Amino acid sequence: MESTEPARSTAEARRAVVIDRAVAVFAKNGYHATPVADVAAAAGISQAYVFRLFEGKLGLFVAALERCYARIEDALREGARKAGDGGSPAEVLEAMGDAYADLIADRDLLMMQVHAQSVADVPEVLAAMRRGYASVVSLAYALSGANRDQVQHFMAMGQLCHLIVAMDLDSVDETWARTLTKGMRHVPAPPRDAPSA
Amino acid sequence: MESTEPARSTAEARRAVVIDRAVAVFAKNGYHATPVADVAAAAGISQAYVFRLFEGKLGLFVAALERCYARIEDALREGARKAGDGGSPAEVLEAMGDAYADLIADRDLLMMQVHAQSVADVPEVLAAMRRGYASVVSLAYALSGANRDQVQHFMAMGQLCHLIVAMDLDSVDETWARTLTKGMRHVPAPPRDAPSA
DNA sequence: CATGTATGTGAGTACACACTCACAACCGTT
DNA sequence: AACGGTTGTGAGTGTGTACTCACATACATG
Repeated sequence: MESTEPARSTAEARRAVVIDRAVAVFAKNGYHATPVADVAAAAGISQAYVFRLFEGKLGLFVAALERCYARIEDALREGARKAGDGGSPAEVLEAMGDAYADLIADRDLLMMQVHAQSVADVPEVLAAMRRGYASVVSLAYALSGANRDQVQHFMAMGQLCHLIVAMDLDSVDETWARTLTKGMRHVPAPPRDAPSA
Repeated sequence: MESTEPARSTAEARRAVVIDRAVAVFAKNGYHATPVADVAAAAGISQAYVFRLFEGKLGLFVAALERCYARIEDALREGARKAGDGGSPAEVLEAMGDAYADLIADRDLLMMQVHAQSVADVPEVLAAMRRGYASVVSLAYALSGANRDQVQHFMAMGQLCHLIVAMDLDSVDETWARTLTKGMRHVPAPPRDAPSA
């Protein structure tokens, strides 16, 4: 029988799982507030090895951020695919928005972007963000055929979504909060009872 | 003649200048990446005294954040006042947006909000943010008479503006960047020649 | 002038964290 | 079996920083 846990792994495979865990851990506390030891623990390896696998804490964060954009791009493509070729640009964008909403249900991908914005003065982070948003905006154009105003509105709603989730406005039952959340399909959150894996 | 610098000040007055400097310093590097020593130095007092004036680094940050919202509220009121009572809701909102754009020309107030979003999991920060946004949204309603969709769109554009400034998209001459920045009056920057006070 | 109160600081403490390095365990090849 | 390359770690090191405290300096009042 094959062992439940392979004692050894390739560096590439290890990097992949570390990045996955890094997304979750960085999303929770942000860049400066999360020690790499936390990521290492979440990945089940030593801090020392994390530093061998990545170029410092910054390299790890950038890798995690890039993973986020890759996942977002996949979701947008999938959303557009579901909408089919017959839909109007607005309909395709709507479907892509829904796909995005589903993707960020766990908050991790969304919070990574919020945290990245806060560290955007670091050149490597800024570059990764620009690459990511460039891809997302290009996808929005290419898959939906929408015009500039529509794509801009699409992105603006995404940003509003970030604010809503960061401030957890769903749990605020006041007029101002309802104004911001109106019509937004972020964080479904209904039947969540088994938090651990 | 009165001395150029009063050797002594009241705690209240000192707090005011420290908060002012704290906005600038926190805006530059964010919460976790700025030592209180930097704020103390910017304010010209010792770290020890900062800790006597505020409830820890967190209290200082929250005070700075509240100052931001207060300044934003003032700007919105001023913008609405300039628009006059005769304007349509959309026109008043437009004027308020312009006033906001002027206010955040120096990036500090805007970046403080970006950084706050990244630390929104701290209860005190979250509470301050909710108070701030509650006031801003309420003001948008009350001063413009706009409806829910209009106010939501107003706020969404504000969030998009944050992204644009954080990523410095004005200096990116590509289609995707132009899509996001279209029609946004953030960071005017043209005829500004006397930056210092 | 003595005394009290508010303003202010120098010097320290405790600790967290990014990063390193010598070394160990494993595996494929000859 | 011996060798070399890759995967992996324990145990540090240096530094940065939040927070404290005993103490100093100014001002007001009897």
